[in-house]
Amino acid sequence: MKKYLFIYEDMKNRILNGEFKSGEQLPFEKELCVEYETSKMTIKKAFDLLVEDGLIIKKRGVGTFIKDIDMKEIEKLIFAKQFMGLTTSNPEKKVTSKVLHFDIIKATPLIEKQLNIAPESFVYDIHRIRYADDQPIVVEKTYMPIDLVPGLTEKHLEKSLYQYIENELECKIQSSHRKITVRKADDDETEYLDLEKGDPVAVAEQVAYFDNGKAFEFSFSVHRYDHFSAQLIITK
Amino acid sequence: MKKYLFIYEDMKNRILNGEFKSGEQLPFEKELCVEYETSKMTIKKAFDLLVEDGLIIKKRGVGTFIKDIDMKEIEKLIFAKQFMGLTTSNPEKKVTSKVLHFDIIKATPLIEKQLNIAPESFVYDIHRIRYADDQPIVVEKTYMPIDLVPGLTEKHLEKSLYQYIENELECKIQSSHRKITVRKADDDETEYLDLEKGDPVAVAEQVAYFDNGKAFEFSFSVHRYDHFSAQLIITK
DNA sequence: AAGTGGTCTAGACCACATT
DNA sequence: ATGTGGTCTAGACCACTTC
Repeated sequence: MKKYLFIYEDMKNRILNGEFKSGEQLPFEKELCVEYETSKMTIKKAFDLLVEDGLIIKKRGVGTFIKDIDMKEIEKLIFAKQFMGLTTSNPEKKVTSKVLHFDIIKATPLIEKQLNIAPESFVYDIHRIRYADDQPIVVEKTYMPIDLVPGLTEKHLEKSLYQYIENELECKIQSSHRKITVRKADDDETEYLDLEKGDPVAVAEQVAYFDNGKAFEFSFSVHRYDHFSAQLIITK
Repeated sequence: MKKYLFIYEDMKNRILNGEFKSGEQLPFEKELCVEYETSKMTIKKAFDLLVEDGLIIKKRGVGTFIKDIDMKEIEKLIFAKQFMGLTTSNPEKKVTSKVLHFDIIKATPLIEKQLNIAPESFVYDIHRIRYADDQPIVVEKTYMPIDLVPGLTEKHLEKSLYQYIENELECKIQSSHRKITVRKADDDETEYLDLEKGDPVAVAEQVAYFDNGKAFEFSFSVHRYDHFSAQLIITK
């Protein structure tokens, strides 16, 4: 285990368990160097992660303090941060999929641009409805270059696409770029998501990247408005 | 100027100016140590910022590469990242506000909880419509403890709240926690935002913090659905 | 003046990928 | 075996706040 991650996890637990309370001052970095038998840089690295989580505040020339916030809220945020796929946003529910179609097509100009591939390359064209506890939550359109995700079958789509990619293909997903917008559901979406005409939907447009920098997925996820929320912490 | 920030800005410009192209390999960290006359840690720190921006990809044991993406898209994202207030999401438009009401009330239990203040503390209760080029874009309800933001008047609200806080009060905003949801507009919102009955809105619920860790603002921003988008880069 | 966190160094060793 | 980026150190100096 990396030292700075150990210190990060340890301090996080100490804070969440109430050893340090809201608004309280933490021991100085120098003291913690002794306690954890490490150097200043390593403590700093661990603490910077806690700042990103929104747990603590650092003030140069003064010290480090627990953020003045309800710890239960923070726990939720930290939990939510760990996941990338939309599958996982309802962790305790049973997630299933229904494949509407699964074809190979030539990339349209938009798909070409988003995936940065040659004109008219072949891509998977996937259209799925995803259910949580048998209730429709999201309709997804996904496009992926066939050569980056070989061997894909309808069976994989009924479970988790990301699981196939990470476990069976052993590809590493490094990042994704997401844009969230809002509009009215079209007729198909209204039917698939069991909505009323004119009901709102949240649309997440996403391009996801492997750790070699290649874009492997371009997707639109159309969410039922009553089952969508996105949380983010913005740090200056 | 801090060295790692200089290197970060310099490399960013070199990339955006096309000195290095999509998918291309960057010089090794070791080489750049010589070029910038610095140590490995400093180069690493600068490069980590570029990774966060979604500009480059690092592969241990291999090297560092420009992300396979359209640079114009990236430029937009980097630009968008710099702002916190919702005022600034339409940078080139004329932003104005109409104050619907501006009172001081006792905090409700929800406000107490979000701002982490004593029961029945006094808070500003602000309700504004914000316009971009005279078109209504967002209705905002804002609650702020009166003692954290003293001297606020209706004039400040017609311009930018954040500007008053940062420039006149000289308080530093460190972070904000945001949650985005979607629903149908209620009757008031329909009127204020010039919508049709049942039209969707995007709601951003936000708690913002000063650099001393205190929550100074709890707000709901209700956006017209056709003028809302949120962009984010998620990194593993 | 004293003490905090922030930056930076020069170099050691580790984990990982390629040859 | 070689070379990459990742972690870690021990200590220097800087920027900032408080006394």
